[in-house]
Amino acid sequence: MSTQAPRRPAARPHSLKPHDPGPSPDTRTRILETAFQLFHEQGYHATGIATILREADVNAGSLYHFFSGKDDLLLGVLEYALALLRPAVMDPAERRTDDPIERVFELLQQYREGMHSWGCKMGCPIGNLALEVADDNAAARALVHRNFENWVRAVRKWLDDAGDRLPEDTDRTRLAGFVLTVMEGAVMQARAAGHLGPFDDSVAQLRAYFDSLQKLAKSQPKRRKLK
Amino acid sequence: MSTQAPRRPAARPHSLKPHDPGPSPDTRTRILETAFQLFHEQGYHATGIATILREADVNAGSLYHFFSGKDDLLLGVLEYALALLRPAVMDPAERRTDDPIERVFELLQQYREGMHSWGCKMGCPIGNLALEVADDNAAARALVHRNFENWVRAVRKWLDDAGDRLPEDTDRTRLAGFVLTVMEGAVMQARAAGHLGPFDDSVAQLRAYFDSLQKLAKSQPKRRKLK
DNA sequence: ACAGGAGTTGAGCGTTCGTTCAACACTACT
DNA sequence: AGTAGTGTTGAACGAACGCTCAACTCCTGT
Repeated sequence: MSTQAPRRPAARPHSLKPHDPGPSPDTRTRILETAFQLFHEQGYHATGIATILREADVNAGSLYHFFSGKDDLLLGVLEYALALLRPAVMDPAERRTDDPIERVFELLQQYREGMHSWGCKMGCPIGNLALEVADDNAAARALVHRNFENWVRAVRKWLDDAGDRLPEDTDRTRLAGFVLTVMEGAVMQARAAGHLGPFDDSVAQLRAYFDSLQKLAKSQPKRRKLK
Repeated sequence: MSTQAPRRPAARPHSLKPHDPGPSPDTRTRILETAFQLFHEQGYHATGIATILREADVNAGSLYHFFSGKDDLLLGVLEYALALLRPAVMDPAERRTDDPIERVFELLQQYREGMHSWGCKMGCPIGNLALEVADDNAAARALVHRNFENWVRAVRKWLDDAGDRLPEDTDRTRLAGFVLTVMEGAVMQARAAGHLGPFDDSVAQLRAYFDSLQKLAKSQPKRRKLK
């Protein structure tokens, strides 16, 4: 997954200051980018602070100037991921097609390409942290949850756009959650297998499920809105 | 809890004993049980050797007598889990019902109960390790894969038993893999959410998919049994 | 009786971990 | 020039890490 460096004014959720420090090669952002990537590649516990410092070309004191500790850095990374979700994940999928249902599968295709280009190591960065960190860090768990919520919300929006192509009584939020379920489970299996076969298989099953739903929607007597 | 002696390749002839040693499991098994549990609770990297030694009431030298290092212990744990899969996971699900398709959902129900009793922390022990360790440890990745394979094989057997209740052209291995996908993804989301809602939702979606398959099977012209 | 192997003991090794801190650099505003 | 605030430097710390090993107990075969 290409991490396009956002040289933007860097919205800072941590210490909200009255006036911004200005747009520059931001140390804090560089730390977040590096930590995000390393957590994704190696996991949270397996990544040492020293590695982050070396890769980001930053001294220890600078890191601890912005973050109170490794736990706090993790929270920063999860907030960073939250901000990145729309521009780096959802927008590209939307650019690929206008068909709302196809957007779901283009999104999955995007994850597939990400896995492929990394040789089937590294899955979803959030999913990895979800399983590693959710246990003992309540704040991190909550942020992982918010990442998932935003993901699901974006997919549900697409499902809403599909209108009557899905059965009227479809719970689109739950269906969107199911898409996330399938994506995460598929990525996990592909990593374990070392190839994309299980991923493709799972996506094909999800496609079959969507087909059955669309078929069902067609066969249903179309009810007019009676507002 | 019934404890079965795990068999490693290169089994020593000494292991064939006429009378069993004592009241508690042997040291090696005690280490494996403890490590398995701790890896499940805290993750691999977050679990220190010292903790395993304390919990298992074992000295460092004993651990390194049986395992060449932490990595090797992980392999032992994954083999231990492999041996435990049938008696501790699949057999109980089979005991719950004779209906082959319901067995799939009883299996999921079993995982649900496991999560519930642990307060939604801790998901699938194998899935956790899959995401944490798959990157850099090829042998561990292969063993995780074998665990998944066995899981899928058992579920596929049930799907085979379902006979013509599923469409004739159903790829039952891939469908069984999809069940694993959904289970792992559902567990992950439940952990992130902190409650079982997402798990139940995903299982309900999977149920709907199975219903659509069974409906499709019924509508298909019945095929004459060969052989 | 005795040799030898399997298994155990636990102090302690070197390394790496996350973290600290006093000193310093660079503005921006007085 | 002085001062305060923000950010940077990097050596050093104690704790925890994975791991070693010489000495030991216990059991078994001869």
